[in-house]
Amino acid sequence: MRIGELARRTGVTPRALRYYEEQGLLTPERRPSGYREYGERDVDAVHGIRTLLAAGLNSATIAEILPGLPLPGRRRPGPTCPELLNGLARERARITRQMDELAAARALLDEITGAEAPSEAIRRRGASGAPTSPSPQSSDRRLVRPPRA
Amino acid sequence: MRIGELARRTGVTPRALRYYEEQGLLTPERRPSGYREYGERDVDAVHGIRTLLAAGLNSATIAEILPGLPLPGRRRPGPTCPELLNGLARERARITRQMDELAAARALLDEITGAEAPSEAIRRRGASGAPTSPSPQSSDRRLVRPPRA
DNA sequence: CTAGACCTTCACGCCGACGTCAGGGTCAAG
DNA sequence: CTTGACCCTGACGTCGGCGTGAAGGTCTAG
Repeated sequence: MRIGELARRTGVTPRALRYYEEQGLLTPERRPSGYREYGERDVDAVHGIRTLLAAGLNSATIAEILPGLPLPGRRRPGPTCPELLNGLARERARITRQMDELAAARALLDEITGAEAPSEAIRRRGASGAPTSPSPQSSDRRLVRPPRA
Repeated sequence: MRIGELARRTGVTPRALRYYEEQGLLTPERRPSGYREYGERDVDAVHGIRTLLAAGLNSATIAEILPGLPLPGRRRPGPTCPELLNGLARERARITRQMDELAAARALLDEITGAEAPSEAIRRRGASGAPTSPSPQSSDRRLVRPPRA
């Protein structure tokens, strides 16, 4: 398909798609006329790109991990590069921190609007320090903890 | 206290603190010399500002809701302005969406690195569409739903 | 009195993911 | 052939939360 169709099917502007190519995130074929020709897999790829961009990863980082992205249900190609995995772990940690910050901000908004958290939330905050929210427990539900960076 | 001390106590640069004032987020007193003089409450205010900024609210929005922020444990001054509450509800929704996006991105990273979610996660993803993750349940644990915007 | 730490107000720089022209090809339908 | 929808490659603009000087007052210890 050409860029316009991919744009419609992904909800991303053609400009953005060209930008992704410029950044090495997509590498469409070219027709003799110079027109870009995209495949079906690019639809999934674009969705993945948008997801990661929305999470705050920059295009350079995404470019590194995209080769493992297509994910049409195939086996993991293996532990990829070791230092890459390290970087991914940091990104993951970053995302988790960001989720916690968002949760804190949301709780703050709820406090302002008077809409307290689920039922048991008549608690006061200490003058300063930890928010003392109802079990502020990290948003990371994962069991296996990453190696101490 | 002067700007330097507030900066040290909050971990925010003096430049940022001046910027906050410029944006109407802080309104410190002034000494005859022109030096800014901050109060204790400004420490909490700055923390609140940083929390909200980190959640993606812009300074203009924060400026609107900050009057209700100091939160030294005092009673809610009331439902504030009605259209303001509406805006806050939208911000809250935005934050919740952002949390969901982060969760999706994190799951994607886990998929790439091979680290699947808690135990039961040998599921495949459909060719396209919903991620079919283990109960992707919205990050919003609140009981009372906001009015249908 | 003087050094030096701290403060003041401009005012330009930055970054990243695009938006938005400008100027010009491609291509299928009529 | 012409129209109109689509595509191409530059290349500059944007936006927000500051960073980073520059040029100059303030204040306190010695």
